[in-house]
Amino acid sequence: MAEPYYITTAISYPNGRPHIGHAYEAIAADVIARFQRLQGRDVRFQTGTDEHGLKMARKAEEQGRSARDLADEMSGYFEAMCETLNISHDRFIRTVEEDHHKASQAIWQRMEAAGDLYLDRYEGWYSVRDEAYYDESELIDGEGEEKRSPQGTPVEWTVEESWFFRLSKYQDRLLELLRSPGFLEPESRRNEMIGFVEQGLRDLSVSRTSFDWGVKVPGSDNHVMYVWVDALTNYLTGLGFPGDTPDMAKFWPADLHLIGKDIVRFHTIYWPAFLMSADLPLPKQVFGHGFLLARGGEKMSKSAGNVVDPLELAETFGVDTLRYFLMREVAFGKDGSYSAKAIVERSNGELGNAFGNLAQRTLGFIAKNLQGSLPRINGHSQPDNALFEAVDRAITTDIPKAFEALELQQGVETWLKAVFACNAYIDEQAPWTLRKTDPERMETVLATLYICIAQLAVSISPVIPASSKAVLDAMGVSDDIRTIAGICSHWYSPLAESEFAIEAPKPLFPRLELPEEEAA
RNA sequence: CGCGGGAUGGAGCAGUCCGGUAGCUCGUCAGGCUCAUAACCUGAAGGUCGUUGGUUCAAAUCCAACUCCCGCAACCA
Repeated sequence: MAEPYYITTAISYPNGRPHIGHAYEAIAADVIARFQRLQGRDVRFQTGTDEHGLKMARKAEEQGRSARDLADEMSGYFEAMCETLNISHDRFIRTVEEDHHKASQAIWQRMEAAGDLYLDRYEGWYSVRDEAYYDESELIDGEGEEKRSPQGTPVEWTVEESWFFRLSKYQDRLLELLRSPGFLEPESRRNEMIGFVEQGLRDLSVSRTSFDWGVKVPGSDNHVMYVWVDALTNYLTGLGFPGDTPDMAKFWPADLHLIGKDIVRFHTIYWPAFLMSADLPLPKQVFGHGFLLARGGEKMSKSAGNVVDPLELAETFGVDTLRYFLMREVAFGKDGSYSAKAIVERSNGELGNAFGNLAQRTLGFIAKNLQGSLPRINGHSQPDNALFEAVDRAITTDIPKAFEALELQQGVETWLKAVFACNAYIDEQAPWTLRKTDPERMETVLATLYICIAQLAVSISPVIPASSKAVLDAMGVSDDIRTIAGICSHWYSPLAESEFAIEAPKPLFPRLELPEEEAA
């Protein structure tokens, strides 16, 4: 039985169009999901949109239409982004969906049954933008007499009846959880959260009466749930909760919630506490990735004019190029930066010159000099075996180890080293010389490269799925051996003896030019 | 004492948790090759790892203090 693996992204709040950060998270999660499938795991991958809350309600009101109508439109952009970026999710969940409301109400009822919910009045400074209440002591001075939230957003004195969750009750268990290695990565986030809990936890207001765009609280029809109660529950909804479904049994608890560093608190304190209360198993790991900054470390912002639409980037440079760049350039877990120049350089240098050109020169040589029939192996010599060993170590040991540890950048770097090794090998063996002096040896060299290229293509397929598929299709490598185990099996000789003939290939990653407005 | 991130050869970054010849990509220089996407390969130059002090046989890595830069104006992951 294949080992199950459940990975989720955070669900996006669609009060704006998707930006590069959403694309980054979706791509990273997709790379991990595809990697796990390659390892032979049975993967479940969920992403989606979180559509409730006051901000969405207000925005819809401003535009003179229903919240649902706005949500439908905005969520569509996110779903389209996933489509464009070749994200392989099993479900795109929307919190407006019927089954999600049921799941949220079910977890609510379980928390209530545990005695962790109580009705009280809430008075305090509320920030609509942050969707959070702040203590008087947390406020900072704004202009004039005005008070502002620690984030600098406007706050209003608000009094409302609210349900509360006994977060304080779980303080000790949460501390224990946060201190257990591996639950929250990277470590820098862990210390922040431990510090937060150590300061003492207050009970959490978990319902609102001031608007109705949300999930109704069971038995209190004038209340809707605090968006985070509803949003976090999406991870269960997608598995059929509260039903006793095969997916729940198989995939819960989740192996990994991949989220941005700004929402670590919700995922490593609130969410585990809700689950403890509802007596459900806790996710195995939460990973808070970093943010993408415009070149120079500036945060992207409309006012600075450096906001980038991920779909535009994908269109300009290609989906696989964008995916590769993001995984290769940024240390996963840290902030990173991007620029058109950096994307072009990575693509041309590593995808084009190193890997694409390796495939091109090898496959083109076979097409031209062997009329496309695959070269025969006439006994391997030491350099062949050395290359096989190097590539094998990379794809079966080093790369999986890095990806498993979510060291995506190192994984890709290791792959690139193996590509370099192939280019060094072809230069040393010089099949263009062997063509005249030792045709048999030439065939062996080409066959060695053929096998290595296929292995490298499979290995990097989580990052550049479409391009990998294109090479493997061109090489006649059948779908069923496009896993690590499969591509390490003895598939070459049968293929070489079959009718298959390779055609002169087209460049995989055509050379990119820097867009003119970026050239300066 | 608001919070957080950062400072490593020309550029961009790993490495810092678990001290022990400082690594990668690009760029530069010199060779080689000519199958290939003006691509590929080899070699070289280039860093007292922000500063000062401490711990240690040994510090980019641990400790203390300091300096400078950047984000916390929601399009927010």
